[in-house]
Amino acid sequence: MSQFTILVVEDEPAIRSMLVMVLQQYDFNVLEAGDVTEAQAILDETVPDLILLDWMLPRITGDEWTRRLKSNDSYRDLPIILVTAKGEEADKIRGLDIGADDYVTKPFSPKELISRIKAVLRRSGKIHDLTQIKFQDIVMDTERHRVNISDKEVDVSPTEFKLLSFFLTHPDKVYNRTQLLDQVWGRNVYIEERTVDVHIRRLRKILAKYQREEWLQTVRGFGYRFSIKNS
Amino acid sequence: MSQFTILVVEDEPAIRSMLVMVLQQYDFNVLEAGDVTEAQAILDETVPDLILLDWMLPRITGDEWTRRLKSNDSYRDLPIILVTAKGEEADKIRGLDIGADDYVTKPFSPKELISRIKAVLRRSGKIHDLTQIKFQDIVMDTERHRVNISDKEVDVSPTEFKLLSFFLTHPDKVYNRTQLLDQVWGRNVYIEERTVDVHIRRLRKILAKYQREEWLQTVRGFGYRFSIKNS
DNA sequence: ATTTTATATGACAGTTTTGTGACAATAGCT
DNA sequence: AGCTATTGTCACAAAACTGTCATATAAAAT
Repeated sequence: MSQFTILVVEDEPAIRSMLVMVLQQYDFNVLEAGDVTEAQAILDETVPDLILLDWMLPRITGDEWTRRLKSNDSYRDLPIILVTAKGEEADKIRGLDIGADDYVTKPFSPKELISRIKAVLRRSGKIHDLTQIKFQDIVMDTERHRVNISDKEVDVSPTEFKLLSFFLTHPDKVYNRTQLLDQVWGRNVYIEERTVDVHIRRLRKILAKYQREEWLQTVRGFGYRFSIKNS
Repeated sequence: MSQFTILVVEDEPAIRSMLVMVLQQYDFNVLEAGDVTEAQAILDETVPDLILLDWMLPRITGDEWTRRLKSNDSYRDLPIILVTAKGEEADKIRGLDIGADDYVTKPFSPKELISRIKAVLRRSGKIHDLTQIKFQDIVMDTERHRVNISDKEVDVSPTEFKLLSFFLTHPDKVYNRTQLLDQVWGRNVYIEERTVDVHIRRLRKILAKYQREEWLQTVRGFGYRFSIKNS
């Protein structure tokens, strides 16, 4: 699952770190925000694959922010799961047309949380098949841990595997080095930005064997993009 | 039987632990869930070989869930055995076209339960011959605890036997050390992860005598995989 | 055309992961 | 009890992978 990034917006530190721990346990990349302002700042940087949002936040309630996000074109397709306290809130929310994609009620088990996340990701089309990632004639099977390019088995290292699967699941968009480090390596690693170049290079070398080199493009000044079309 | 995993969905703790005990007695791997939500969460994680489902569950009845599962492509072939209270329910169920593969009526003897499970597994094609596991020209006889590779008798230790039978019944997929410990050694043992390496090594040594070494593959950073090699 | 800035690339050394032999503890058997 | 096969662990070896640097190229800016 390491190709997915989740933004956790939760003001209560204890709960937040619990959430983060669970998500990391399941190999998600996690971004954290304590309030909506922080969350917005992160969104300007990196777009996650899903937001896990506490319904009760200081200053602005989760559903207000949800509404705002959902009315913004660039975030319309960003799935949001609301985290609500049990009981009375749940009922209100159920009735509200706030545009969230799902909600979980505290307390919940890690497994429940994960399965809802997977369900939402699947529903939103980010996961077609949990174990298979396809892009043109490149097929990655996360369960069997195999990469095939036009039906030929390709040998890749762990990092190359993660990087490629990230690109395949996030095609056409440009990512800068920081974003790639965050999403592929994880948020709390300190690694030289230029290291990304080297891994791009390595991936290109592999792709080149199958004449797919030009799919991994350099966007000078901005980063890299995986895409069949060239600008 | 250690190659089969059964998911038990039952809300009554006493009955559930009884079921679990019986199944473990007969060397099944058991997953437990107290309700449908938990069960769903488990399904997202691991797909069992069979579901043992209480017909009466809180919130949603077993047969409703059965219907839902059976209408989902990825679970259509997952056999389900309903556990029902005696008498009146059984008749209703018999008439219902709920898609379950069989049902047992409480109270039942362990032997009855096991034989129904075996019957369903056999019928669903998961077992051809309960005592035999075949993979290419490797044949394991679980009853006599014997292994043959291209008709030659092979001497293996108990652990090697379990490990090999696990791989033969779960080919192609990559398992990490923890998963292998869970599945082959059991869930609540505390054993060093690296011990798995050593057993892999021992198994490879045996396989090497028959030029089958390359079927047991290392997937660096992720675990091991049993698969006929393709380049 | 020259300078400046950004990216590509090869080499390499440190680190991480896996392979392997040895050994002592244990379990099973007679 | 005595014997043997098995098993978990460890220490070290081997291999694979990764991050960084230095240098080469390429693209913009002046």
